[in-house]
Amino acid sequence: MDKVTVRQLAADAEYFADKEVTVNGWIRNNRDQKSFGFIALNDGTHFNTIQIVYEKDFLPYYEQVAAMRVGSAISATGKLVLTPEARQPFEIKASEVRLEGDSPSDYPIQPKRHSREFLREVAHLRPRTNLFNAVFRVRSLLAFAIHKFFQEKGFIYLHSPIITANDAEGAGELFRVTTLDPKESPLTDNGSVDYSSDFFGKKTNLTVSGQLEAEIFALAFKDVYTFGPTFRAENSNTPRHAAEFWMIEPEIAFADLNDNMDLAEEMVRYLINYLLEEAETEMDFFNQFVDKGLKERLQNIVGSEFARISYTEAIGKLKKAGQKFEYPVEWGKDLQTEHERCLTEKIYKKPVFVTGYPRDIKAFYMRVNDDQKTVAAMDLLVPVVGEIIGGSQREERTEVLEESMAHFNINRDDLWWYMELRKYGGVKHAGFGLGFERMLMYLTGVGNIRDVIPFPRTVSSCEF
RNA sequence: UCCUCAGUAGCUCAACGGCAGAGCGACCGGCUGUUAACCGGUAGGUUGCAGGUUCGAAUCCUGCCUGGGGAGCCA
Repeated sequence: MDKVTVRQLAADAEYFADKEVTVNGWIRNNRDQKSFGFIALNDGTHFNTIQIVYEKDFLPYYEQVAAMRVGSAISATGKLVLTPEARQPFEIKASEVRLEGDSPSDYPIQPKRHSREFLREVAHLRPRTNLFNAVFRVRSLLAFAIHKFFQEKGFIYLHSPIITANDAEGAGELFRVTTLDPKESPLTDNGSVDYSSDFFGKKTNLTVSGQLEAEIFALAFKDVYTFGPTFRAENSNTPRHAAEFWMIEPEIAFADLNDNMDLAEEMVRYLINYLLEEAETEMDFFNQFVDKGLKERLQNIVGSEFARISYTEAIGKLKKAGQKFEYPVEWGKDLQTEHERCLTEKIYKKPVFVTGYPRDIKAFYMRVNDDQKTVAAMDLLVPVVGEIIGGSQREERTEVLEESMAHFNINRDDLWWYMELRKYGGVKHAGFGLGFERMLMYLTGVGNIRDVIPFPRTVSSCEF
């Protein structure tokens, strides 16, 4: 009696046909009748459950099996029978069913529909549901696909630091990292906290981006990427924001904004293809129960070029769109969510790169265009989710960078090493940040970031 | 942080100033192939918390807490 997984059985049912096998898993549903019953068992290795058929004539302890409850862990042994005419391709005729771990009748995950909100409160049990089984398997596959994509292209994977002392980037509110006692922190003469006696001898925080470090490596390895956790202490209360999320940040040297967009587009297309191939069962499930048009939309994307327009063009198109906006469309102001949705969902109906934003609404490190008013920035906007990628060509000209830093009130002494990158063999380079969870939302159709993170951390919420 | 909606049985909701209900789930029973089965029955409640108005509050008012959605910030 070989221990097998449902994944193994699904991969080669013919081979296992009529052989005795043992599977271990958790009961999703148990229906008994007078002299036989059916257990739907999920062993975690496959989205689908396997049906265990048990009969009174073969099991002296039939009533005990019939009484096994949803959520219980069991071990079932029996002959694998191919059932091509039934809804499931095969099932197990049980010769033995052993209870490994009981589950009382107050088990919260019952065979019925549950709301996402409720399941968030039982995040320790929700991985045992169809939706979260699919989401987290796809999450794992997507992470792998990202590494595969970049590794195949020869990119170096950089572990950028999680704890950092630079807060010069202005990408958001920071989580402080300290070993000082909050009640008895040492103070300086002017009454502020004296960080020189803190663990690192200076003020430190959790990273909001690995970009600046990625630039260092890009100017040594040419093509690099980071993929790690990122922390923002923003008081954001939306379905698209979390305090802890994962980000992918490629950085490429000897490259400009167009190379950057080419890379982003190739990557998105690669990831979609990968999931459509490697997670067919899960993608079908999302398409059927989460977002009806998902697969068609993704397949369209694979087959068509992304739109690429300048910010200035976008403003023009929006003005001519004939749609009433709550916030007026005006050159110089950032695009509002409603504007982005109009572009992706109404005008283009596909992902759109918007480039050349006004300098004042973007970051200091972005390369200033010849018009002096705009920078070589690019955002990739997708329907529903909105911005999933933000990137730019970096300012490689020392004088211009210094001027920008002054303009944005950034202390260049803190970023002395960043300046030296320009001084020693500086070259044009570019990169972008991809929100891993936002990509996951886009690819699964799941509308809330809290449902694609195993244990989400959001404002006033850090359970599990 | 702002705006908005909601909180009633394990879950999803109804009752909207006058006896707290349904569906699903659970439990018990029935059913010879079920597919989140089907049929019959049983149990299950401090109506988020604190105060107020009223003869009477799940229902109206105030505050707080929690959750959803929208906006901003962004990925």
